[in-house]
Amino acid sequence: MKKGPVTIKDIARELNVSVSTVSRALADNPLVKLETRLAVKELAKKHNYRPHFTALSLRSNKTKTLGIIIPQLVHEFFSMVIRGIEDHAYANGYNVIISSSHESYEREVLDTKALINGRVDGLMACISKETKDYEHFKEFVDRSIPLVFFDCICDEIEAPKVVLDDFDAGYQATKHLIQQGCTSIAYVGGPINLLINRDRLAGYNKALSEANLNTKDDWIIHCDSGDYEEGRQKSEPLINSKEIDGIFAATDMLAIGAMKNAKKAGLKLPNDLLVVGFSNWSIGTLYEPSLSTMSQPGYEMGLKAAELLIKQIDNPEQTITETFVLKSELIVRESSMTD
Amino acid sequence: MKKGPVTIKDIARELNVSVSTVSRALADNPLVKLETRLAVKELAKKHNYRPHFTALSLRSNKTKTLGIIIPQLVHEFFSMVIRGIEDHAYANGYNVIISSSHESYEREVLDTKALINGRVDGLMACISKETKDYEHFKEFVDRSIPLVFFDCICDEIEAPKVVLDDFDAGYQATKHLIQQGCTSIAYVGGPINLLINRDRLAGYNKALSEANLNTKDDWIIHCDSGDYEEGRQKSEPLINSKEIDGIFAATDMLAIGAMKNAKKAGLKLPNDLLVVGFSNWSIGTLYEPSLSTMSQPGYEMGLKAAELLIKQIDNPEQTITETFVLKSELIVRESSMTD
DNA sequence: TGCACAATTACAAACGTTTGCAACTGTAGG
DNA sequence: CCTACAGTTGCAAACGTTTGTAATTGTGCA
Repeated sequence: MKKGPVTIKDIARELNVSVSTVSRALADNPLVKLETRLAVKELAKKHNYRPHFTALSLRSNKTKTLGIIIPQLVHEFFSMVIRGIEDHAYANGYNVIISSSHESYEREVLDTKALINGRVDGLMACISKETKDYEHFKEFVDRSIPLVFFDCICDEIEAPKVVLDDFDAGYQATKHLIQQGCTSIAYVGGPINLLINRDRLAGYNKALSEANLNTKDDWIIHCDSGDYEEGRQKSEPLINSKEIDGIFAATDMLAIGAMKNAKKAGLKLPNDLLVVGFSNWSIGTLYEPSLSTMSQPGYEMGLKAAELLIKQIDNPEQTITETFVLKSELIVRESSMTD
Repeated sequence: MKKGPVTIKDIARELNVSVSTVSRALADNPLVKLETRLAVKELAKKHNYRPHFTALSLRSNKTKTLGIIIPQLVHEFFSMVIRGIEDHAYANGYNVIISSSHESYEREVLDTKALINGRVDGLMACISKETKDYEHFKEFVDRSIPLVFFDCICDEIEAPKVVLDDFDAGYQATKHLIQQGCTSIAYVGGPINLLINRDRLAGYNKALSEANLNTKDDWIIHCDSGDYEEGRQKSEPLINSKEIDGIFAATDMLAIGAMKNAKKAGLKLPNDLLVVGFSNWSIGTLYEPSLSTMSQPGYEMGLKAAELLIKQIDNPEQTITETFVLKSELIVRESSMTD
């Protein structure tokens, strides 16, 4: 009549051996007699024994768990990142726990605090749009808990980073629009406190100046959330002005919001207005016209982040601070095709 | 020169008191002299002391953590469920860890095993489409680890459940199509081993028979994944047959797949074909025509699931097995509007 | 017969906490 | 001056493991 789950002690008592013998037997340690080993293992199987996770990690000071902090769950890019992380983690004997900050700074701080006290062996984080202060991450560095940033990184903290070449992506997207004949190209972007948005904008600017094209302040829009509704609202005056013939949007949702406006304004897509989005969401293939976009290799990013993190965990002495840059690729669909 | 993070012992040593005093002081126990208490707390703050999570949970045999197992991350419904769970959990001092099975039975088993050995105080699970065997969940019951199912439940296991009234939802959706004038209504559903799909189908059948309408075997399609591409492929012959004037789809993505086909076949939407989807994904508002759908109160479901789980954790003696049924509501948009 | 050594097992400490109990101080009352 | 008791504090056990070291066997050989 045990109360809780069966422990190593229960098995020891039942077999009239010591706990250490049981422990060693379960580890297949040749120090213990084969006969004993088999008996222990049989009884363990019979009782469906499973080592107590908490006890194990207290002893070893290892949780074999990686933490992930992302701003959003419902996001095809993050989903792929998570898959990449999980695949590498599982392959190396690690589990993964995911916290979503829901783009809230407060929640992000709460989540990091919840993970810092020995719950994970390391952390991978993508900061939220709201985050402007990084003290909660500094604490990881102070305690020398391995930390890797991906995508939305924080420059001020010394840690390995895995990012997309957002500058190049912005450049490619804009250049594509230029090649398709656009001369007045607007930029509809996300919150400017995020480095990725500054980079995308910089790429846009470079492509324009390279082609000797001008832009106007009114043609550069910064959105806070980057979702459809905001894109629709903020791009309305821009589109109604009929000054532009191309839009590079930093999000597929922003792009679709703009396209919705354009349709409402009576524009023919893609004839009157070419659009390129960002992230390659599946909705881009469903929308009409289907949306040209920049790919985000989320899976590779997750894989790399997990790899860097585990490498850091296994070699605590050497601190790596390399930044890994992945390339984005242009995906051309109807929204930027000229006949 | 400490090595790892600062522990209660470090503080005790530095202050020349015993660990128990430090422990009590931090807990604001009036047994320890106010002066000592303040000194301890000050030093703790100075060193940024945080109690070691693993040690704490080993001692108390509580992790203050709830596990969530869901089949998909990128799913607006699950996202809302998670928010509901998190809100109730945080409010009651619990953390949450999320595992996504990616609709894989194998991964689901792995995830449950990873959570069973004292890592969480309880589990909330939505089974994957692949899952037909429930042994891995039985183990929770055997070890009397609190368990709550939500949405895609498993009938064979005695545990509290939170579900949508899928039968009623299917009934409502179909009845709406009938009221809009449809007489030949097809059903495009998900995998039939999931109870939710059987229920939705049953609701569809009830509405039809109530209205003395017939259906045909060819009009009832079961999809394995329930995603857009599958919906597009499997509904193609159905739509090309031009026999039907209405579709009730068990997923918004299936509905959109069918609508894409219908457009390709030259049908005018919604004039020639009315469509109702399921789940109220945001893409339904973006698509043209916008998609009528059945709501899924994910947030409420999550809230309720967390509530039942925590109630169970706090009262381990009494086993609750109630099933909570939430209602779905019809959301009418362009795709089922007649002029 | 005694001794060394291999084989097998048990003991105990440790990981970082909490907590029941004992122990120590000092003060007041008898 | 002794006792009782409140006020503080420390000791030790416990949670479930692993692991270094000691202890207990039994065997073979001198």
